Amino acid sequence: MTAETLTPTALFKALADDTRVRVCLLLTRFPELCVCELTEALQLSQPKISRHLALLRNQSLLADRRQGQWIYYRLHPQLPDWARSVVQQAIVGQPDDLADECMRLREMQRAGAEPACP
Amino acid sequence: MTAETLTPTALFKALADDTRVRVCLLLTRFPELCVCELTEALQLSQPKISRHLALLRNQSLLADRRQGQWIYYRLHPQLPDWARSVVQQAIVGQPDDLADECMRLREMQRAGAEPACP
DNA sequence: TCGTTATATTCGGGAAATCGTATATTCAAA
DNA sequence: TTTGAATATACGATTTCCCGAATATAACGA
Repeated sequence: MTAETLTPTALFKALADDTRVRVCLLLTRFPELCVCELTEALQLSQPKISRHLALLRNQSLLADRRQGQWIYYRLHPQLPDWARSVVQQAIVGQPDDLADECMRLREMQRAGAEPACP
Repeated sequence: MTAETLTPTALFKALADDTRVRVCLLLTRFPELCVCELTEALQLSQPKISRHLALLRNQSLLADRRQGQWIYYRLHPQLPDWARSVVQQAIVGQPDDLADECMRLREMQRAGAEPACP
């Protein structure tokens, strides 16, 4: 599915899961994140994260790029404005504000001058 | 569930169905609609509409009021601003713009000087 | 009170989503 | 070329979702 054919219902189905919502919200705060960062930030198993990422990628909510052994995910550059706005509004309603997840990401970046993911 | 505890994931789950999306979008165009109007506008069975309305009401997306034998639904007055904004954005992404549904509603209103639902 | 209209709910089946576990793939470094 | 790290996928089980059909409830009018 291309981003042009994204319907509201399809977007809402893609976001009808707490893991996928948190992934998308984190990607509004951080321009891109690799799978191991998301796994650590959300404290979830790697297959579970990968499966949800695959769904978001297939629905054209996310785009990915490979750099070496790491695969970085970002909000899809061609995501329609109305869809991007929906994700933005969700930040307002997120009660915990992803505080724990953001803290873990900052700690990963501090851990060693050499970042784990380039 | 009260509107205050509505999380983004809960909202997206409530909207992860085409019937429910169309109901909510129609209720941004028309301040309130009764069940028979929604049944006719969306061309769906009455139990199907009622079930989806019950879900939206339980999630505090909609409020209802009884007037005689009719029950009118509207977007919940205490719906948080961010959630109302999500619904508004969905209008932009709706490809058919609910043209057929709106036409059927207008035709219902024309059918007889006495409106079926007061 | 009785029938009719509007709406809600129950029940059971089938489809779809989610998960944990195990395994496959891809790349880089030795 | 082998090994290990990062990521993806396949499989089977469980749960959740959605539906049609039938039935229940509530209000109105005769």
